[in-house]
Amino acid sequence: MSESVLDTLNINQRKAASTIDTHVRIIAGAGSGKTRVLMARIVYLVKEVGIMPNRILAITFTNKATQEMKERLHTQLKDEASVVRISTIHALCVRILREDADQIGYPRSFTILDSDDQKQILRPIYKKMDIDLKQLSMAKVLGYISGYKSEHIDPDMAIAMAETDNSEQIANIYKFYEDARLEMKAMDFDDLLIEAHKLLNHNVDVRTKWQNRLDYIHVDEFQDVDPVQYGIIRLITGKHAFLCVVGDPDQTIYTWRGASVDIILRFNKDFENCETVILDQNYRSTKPILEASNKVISYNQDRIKKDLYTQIPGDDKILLHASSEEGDEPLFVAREISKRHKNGIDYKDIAILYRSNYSSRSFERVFRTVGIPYIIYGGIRFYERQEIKDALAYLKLCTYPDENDPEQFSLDLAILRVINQPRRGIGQKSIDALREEAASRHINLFEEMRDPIDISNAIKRKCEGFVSLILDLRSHRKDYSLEDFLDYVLDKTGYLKMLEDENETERIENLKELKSDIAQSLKEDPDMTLETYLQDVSLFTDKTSDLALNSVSLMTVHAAKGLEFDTVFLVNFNDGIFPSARSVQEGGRKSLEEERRLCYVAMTRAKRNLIITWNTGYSYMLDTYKISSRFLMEIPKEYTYDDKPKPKVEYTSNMMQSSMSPSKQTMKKNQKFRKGDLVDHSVYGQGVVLKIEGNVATVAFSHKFGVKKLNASHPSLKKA
DNA sequence: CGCCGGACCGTTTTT
DNA sequence: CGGTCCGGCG
Repeated sequence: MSESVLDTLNINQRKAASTIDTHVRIIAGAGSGKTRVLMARIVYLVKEVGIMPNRILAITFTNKATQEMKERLHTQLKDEASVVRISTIHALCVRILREDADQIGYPRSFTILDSDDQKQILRPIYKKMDIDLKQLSMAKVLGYISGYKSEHIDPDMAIAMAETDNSEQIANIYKFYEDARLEMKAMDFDDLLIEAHKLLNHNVDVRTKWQNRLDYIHVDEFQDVDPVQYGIIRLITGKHAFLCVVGDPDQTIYTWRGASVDIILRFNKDFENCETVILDQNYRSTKPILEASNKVISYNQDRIKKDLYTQIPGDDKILLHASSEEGDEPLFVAREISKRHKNGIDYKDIAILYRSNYSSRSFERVFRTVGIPYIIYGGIRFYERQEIKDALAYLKLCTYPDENDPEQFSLDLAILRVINQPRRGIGQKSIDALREEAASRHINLFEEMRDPIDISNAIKRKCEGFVSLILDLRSHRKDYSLEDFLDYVLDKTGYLKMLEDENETERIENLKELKSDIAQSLKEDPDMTLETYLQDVSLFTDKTSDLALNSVSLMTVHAAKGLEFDTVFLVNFNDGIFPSARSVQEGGRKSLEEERRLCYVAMTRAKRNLIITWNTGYSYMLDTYKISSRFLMEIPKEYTYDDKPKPKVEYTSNMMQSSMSPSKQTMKKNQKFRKGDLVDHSVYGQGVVLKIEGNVATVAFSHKFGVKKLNASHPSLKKA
């Protein structure tokens, strides 16, 4: 018998990879080699079973995972690898819809709305209903809308269900949003799933077509699948394909957006013909890291017990470090990185993980000044950058209309983006007026601008200028190759000049990057047109041109899912940040357990070295001094060490100033007040801080007492 | 209309 | 602290 890809697998892994006559559920603990198994399975199917690669589908969780799987598969399957269908569930839905969206009333070239577009749609209704943005942010409303959609609540139901004025208002905004969206024949991210599901569910031909295309379907990160996604997966699996799902209930970190662990737990009920394989040997981490992680996750009550084991040698304990100031934490991390780099660790094998995106800032700044190369994942991604979206909007205005979408209302979004970018003297006021008039005439904005009626002459002239600019661009499109046309557009519109005048070199660089991306895409798919290129870019927010082969990676724990690094710094490990204050307050045990799973994911990313840091500086948002995460106490001391002895930071439930040790309170007190603060004194009553000099606070009290100089750290003085 | 300065506000996580 | 938004002014 010749060599098999299965030879390198352990018994359970082999069973998981080679069971191909039933459905398979793989419960795969962190670092148990699930990606390897998935890969081996696909290679096995193609090479040793003779399945056509295009009849295999693998659904991944992120674009990054897609990319990585494609690359890894390519090393083993060469050209056949590119035929295997690998994509995120969203991208799969787009494929399904691009073929047959006309069956459910959309043009096949329908527009995908990103959050900027969604906010543009909301603007008029905010104006009309006179809603204060501060009172009700658009992000919040969009969150509600997304929630309604995933629960199959349509706007009328939402209105009928509303019990408070507030929820009625949101429901009305929802209705407006849906009307506007449908007029544009566009879909947001939620719609992609919902509409694809609808299409597959109601249209037998489409469903059968997809079922006939696929023999083996794989779903990675199955613990984070939500009911709509599951519905889609079931529909395309149909009667004859085999489904193989891989997941780890302990790594469920997306219940906040509808993921349900029950789906993986009940899988064998839905698919009776199912084999379950458990992978519990960890091949990633050393013992201290793995045992500590096991211990932390064991605090979750809502869980099926599962302990991973490892045979990897190495006994470096987890390094803990508390900084007293927020700014010291990145400095400590930078020093540690330099030290480790000198000892032979590549930058690319080091990751900085944090709970929320904003944490990246301070690290970024320090790394830049110290000269540590880094790359930030998430945050503002390539296609989400202003300049990129502006450029794409201009290009969108040059596309040929789809015959199924004669009104082209979706062009409005592009116009709104760039109409005054660079400045053309058409400000928000004029825009609102134009939008209103266009809406009442039921024409799109471009048509409106060609022939405005009840609009001042000055604005009419400016509109004319914009319209003729666009018409000029359109007429020259045929004179250039796609990538050169971008240059022409950036030049003609004055966009490039604007950036040059503002000295925005980085943005200009990004636009060059966009040009090379267009060229690259064209090389990969010579049939690509401007139309097809623009259609799906909003799906691929993170461009995966990782020139960053030798950089430290900075990312959220969510983004780190599925990845591993030799050395992991888990930073800003403060209570209120990780776990986030919100989940502690409002979520009860369930969301605290999700935070703990998140912590488990973070810890298990590390192969050999795990460093956990936090700081006890002042937090402007929590309005108090920070303390270490409550999860820190769940890590047994035998697996950790401090780099130098520190006063112990204790966790108490209310996290308030009073919970700190007295010595610490005194030490920090003088920093507690700032100029302008409102204070309360036990004798003088209320006052305002005029000045802080060291430990002396100059405070103005009411008439009776006047201005006093006080010991700022004296307990009689408190913040009001 | 657009610019600037000051007030104010706030931070989960992703496709 | 840093980013955003609003309101006054040119």
